[in-house]
Amino acid sequence: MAESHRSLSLADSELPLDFVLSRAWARWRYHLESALRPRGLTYSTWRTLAFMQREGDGLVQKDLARCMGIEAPTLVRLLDRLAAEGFVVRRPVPGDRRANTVHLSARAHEVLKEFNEVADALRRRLLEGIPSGRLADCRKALEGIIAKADDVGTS
Amino acid sequence: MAESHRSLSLADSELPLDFVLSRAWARWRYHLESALRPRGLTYSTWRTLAFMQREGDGLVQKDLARCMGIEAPTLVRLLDRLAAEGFVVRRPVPGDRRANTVHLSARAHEVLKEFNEVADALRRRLLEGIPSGRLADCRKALEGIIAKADDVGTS
DNA sequence: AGCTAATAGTTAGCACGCTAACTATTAGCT
DNA sequence: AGCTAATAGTTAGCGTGCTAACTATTAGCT
Repeated sequence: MAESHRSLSLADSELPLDFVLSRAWARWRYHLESALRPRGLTYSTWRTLAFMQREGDGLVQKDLARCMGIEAPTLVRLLDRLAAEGFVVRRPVPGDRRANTVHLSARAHEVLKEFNEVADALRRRLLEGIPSGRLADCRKALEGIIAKADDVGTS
Repeated sequence: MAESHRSLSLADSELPLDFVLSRAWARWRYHLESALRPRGLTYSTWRTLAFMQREGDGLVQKDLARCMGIEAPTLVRLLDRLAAEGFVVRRPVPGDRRANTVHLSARAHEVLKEFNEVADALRRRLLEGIPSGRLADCRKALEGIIAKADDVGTS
């Protein structure tokens, strides 16, 4: 894995915010992927499990996709992989033969418990030294961006 | 293109910062891609042109990849596409027969000039209403994250 | 000079985001 | 009841990120 991306001649402070945002996320994700790889997961599959855990068992695929902010076909493939590895089970919905609910296996709960700590440690490491007020502002700014970006037809 | 990703039952403020960061960037990128598609570009190809413009003509591929924060093979394919569309030319380096310098075509300069305004308008729209102090803090926090994430062997 | 290391670029292959288009089922309207 | 529209999930295919492994060239050491 590549480790040397110090920014060359480019002065970061000159970059537009979207470029900074993009890079910050890319780097963060890189570290997550590095830590997940030995465990046989990727960031996206782990994130899927994490959302399933957050939202509680028995979500329908459509709702899971929605709260993850991804499209249904993207989720299908993630679940295919997770099911093949025994992390997830799809179960038919009694009232509606089109829909599936998705469920975490015991193994998934174990992996989640273990890796959530790793993810937390990474958070602490990457955010270390940033004043908490600045961090709060950052979060609020990002949430503002998300809110604005989600306003589309509503304008 | 999907437009409805309001966050369902999920309270954004409960999400860890990495998830918020990821979502903010995904949404921003989504709008960029939407605006670029009719012009025959993607975010990544546009970004490549933008970095070439920023850094000045005649960069070697290796340096371009580095300042963009991507791996060399990723850049190769982007340049292949951009060259096929006539946005970019690879030119051999006199002293070193392994290396290429990359150069923007006149057409690329036009497209850049045009689209940079679109990207700017999008920035204004997505950041509208966010206090400038908060925005500055956000940028600083993100730069801090990047700096920490780039410190690896240096720990 | 000549052998070894390192370097620039590339190819191959995987994962994941998207859209478009499809199947199967359900809801709604008359 | 029966036809139409909407919905849940899927498949197919493209673009972009990565790593691993390859070629060709250059640099370095003796």
